[in-house]
Amino acid sequence: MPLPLNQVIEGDCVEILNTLPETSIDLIFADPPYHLQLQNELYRPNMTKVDAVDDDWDKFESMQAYDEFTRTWLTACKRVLKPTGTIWVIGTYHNIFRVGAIMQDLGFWILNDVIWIKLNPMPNFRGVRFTNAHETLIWASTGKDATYTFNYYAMKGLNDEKQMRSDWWLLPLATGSERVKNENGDKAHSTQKPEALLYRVILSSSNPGDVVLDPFFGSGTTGVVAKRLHRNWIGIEKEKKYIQIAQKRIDAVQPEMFDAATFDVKSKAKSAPKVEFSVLVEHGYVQPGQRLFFGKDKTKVATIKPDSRLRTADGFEGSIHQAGSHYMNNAPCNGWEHWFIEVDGQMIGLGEVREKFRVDKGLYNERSG
Amino acid sequence: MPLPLNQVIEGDCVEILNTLPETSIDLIFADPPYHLQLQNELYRPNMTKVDAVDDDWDKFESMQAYDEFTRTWLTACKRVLKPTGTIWVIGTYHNIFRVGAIMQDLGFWILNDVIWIKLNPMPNFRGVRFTNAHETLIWASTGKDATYTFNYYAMKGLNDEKQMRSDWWLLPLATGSERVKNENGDKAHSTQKPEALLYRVILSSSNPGDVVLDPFFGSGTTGVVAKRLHRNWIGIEKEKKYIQIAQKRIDAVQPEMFDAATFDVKSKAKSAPKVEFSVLVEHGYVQPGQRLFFGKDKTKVATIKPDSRLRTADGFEGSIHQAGSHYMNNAPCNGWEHWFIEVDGQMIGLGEVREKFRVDKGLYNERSG
DNA sequence: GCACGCGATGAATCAAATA
DNA sequence: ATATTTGATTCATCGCGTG
Repeated sequence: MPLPLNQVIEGDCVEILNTLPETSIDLIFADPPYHLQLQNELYRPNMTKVDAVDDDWDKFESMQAYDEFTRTWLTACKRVLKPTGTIWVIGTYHNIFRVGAIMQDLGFWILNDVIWIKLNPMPNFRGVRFTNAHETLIWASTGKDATYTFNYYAMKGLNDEKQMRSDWWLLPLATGSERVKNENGDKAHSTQKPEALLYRVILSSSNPGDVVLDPFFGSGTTGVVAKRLHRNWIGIEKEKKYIQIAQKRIDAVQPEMFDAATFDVKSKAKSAPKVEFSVLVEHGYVQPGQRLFFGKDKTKVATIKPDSRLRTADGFEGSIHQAGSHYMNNAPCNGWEHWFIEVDGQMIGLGEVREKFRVDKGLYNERSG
Repeated sequence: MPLPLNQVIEGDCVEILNTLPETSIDLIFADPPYHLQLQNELYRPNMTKVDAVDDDWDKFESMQAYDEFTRTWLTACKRVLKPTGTIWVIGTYHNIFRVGAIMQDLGFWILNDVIWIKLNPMPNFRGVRFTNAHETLIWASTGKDATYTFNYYAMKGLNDEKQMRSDWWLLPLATGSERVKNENGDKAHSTQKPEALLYRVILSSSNPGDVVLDPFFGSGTTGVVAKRLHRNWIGIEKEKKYIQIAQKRIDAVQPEMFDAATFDVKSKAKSAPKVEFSVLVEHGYVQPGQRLFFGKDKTKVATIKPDSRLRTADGFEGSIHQAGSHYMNNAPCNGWEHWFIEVDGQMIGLGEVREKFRVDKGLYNERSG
């Protein structure tokens, strides 16, 4: 059977994959169900309801069933991959550890795990965990000594002529005009991926004319970007409604038209790190419980809390600037200039401590600017 | 056996862990080996040691052995953890997927995966992959519905009054003066973790006086930071040379004096005196029969009953929280923030009314602390 | 036309203390 | 262990309506 290029195939991904010739695909991008296991409804503090992922395709009877599902589709993927091919799989902590372990068990050789860091993630409304602000991608070759495609210079070019790193800061989530909507304005697919993400994936690990396959095609972002980058693509999708959406998006692509915004990727490491007071606390340059003096006369004091806030003698708590302002009848105050620590009888300003930190850590040397 | 607090115990972590009393530890930080050459450190599930192995293991066998090792020490950790305890494990793509999957298999409930992003990672010299610029930490509770410690407010303080996210930019690696060196200038331990990393781990998920255990103590960063933050600590380490290094580092720590108010990071600065809704009714700040609006849109209303319960338009009766919850499909609801009274055309929240009551009655003046 | 304010929303395993 | 009570909690961005 010849490869059914540049089309969406309707059906179960394992069944379809097994009809394709083996060792025929150059690159696979897979965005499988994450098996989120959400318990209850969640409301924002402003009482609006969170539109969570509750689709049937994300429900599994057990973790074991999810493992079995994962092993099956990864095995089918491995069969169709060329020996020189690679595979990307994206997930979150709900599923990515199982996916990664099974990939290793199947003989895939992990080349990188890449962190997609989100600029505007949904906050943790209840304040009970850290804001879940990233997703993880695993990039793997077909085996330990397999050769593979990695467009090093292209990636370097995307990153201001420095090596592309494993932490990817992408422009905002797939929202706004990029997000495909239904006629009633709802999102058409609950987990649409941003084109900028697929852009890096496809550009880094395939060449023009290669065949890119996506076994969980969904709203078709993989096809959109593949077409734009002059790759062939194959999408597999179970649900008709998604296929229609994807086909419409892909048909609208004019490959010669490039959208500059898509290429605009930020590297966080570019800008020199700003040293906050909390950094000095975390690194032990000042200590929780230590006394600070406001001015050198020692009449006004505060202690450093573990969270880097100051606690004044009269019980006020806040940042070094707020606490200083508190002692100045709420006049604006630069805490770096007005708070002092005492070392061997000497009064040393916080600004001086920060300066020592910068020198010690070589923050001046490494930065070209 | 009483807990051997604030000391390094020499020996194999599984053997030592199994001598400690069960459910006695509040927090575990584990930095396990992630190289797979573990021939001399491997254990079977029955805790027997694996004999020395041939040096030509195939991949499957060594991965299997690593899994067994991982399952064994994680099981020993779970036994000693209090039900309210949590565990952090750090790793890279070589091992973290196996670690995470096994943690889930053992019943740990993952709360977050946290990405430690390095500002000065080692480049990929050959240009064949993305620069590996991060490590992954998994934070998990003992089970799905376990309660646990998370010092939300403290983390918010460390992050410029915004929620702490799952991507941690720590400045910079353990280099310079922090890095422990041998007399010949070599680094004393190959995987020394920065104190700033442990600072966030320990501060976020434990309280002063808690017991923090590190089964792979190494150069003792966990002990250094735990001591600084007035936590008790237990280190387990196999190699004498590391124990000496660690002990020396920890002995050099002079923690500031413990002051309960300073080290209390759980509650917000000003603990406002508690005023129940019934008090407002009794004092006439709101009146029986008065209409309340749920949100500002005036579509959902209730009236105040003489017993300070609310009666909604559809006949439900209960506290301000229950009545709010009733209008939100039984989702949790803080009535103080969501119910409003109308005064001269202005919508005023109940929380604001309560605040006025507190000020009027001078409830803040009486507080000393 | 442009500035500004307001509302909506994103793969989310989202409460804790007391009786 | 289970039921009840109390009350803690949001960030960045986009689109749209208004002045």
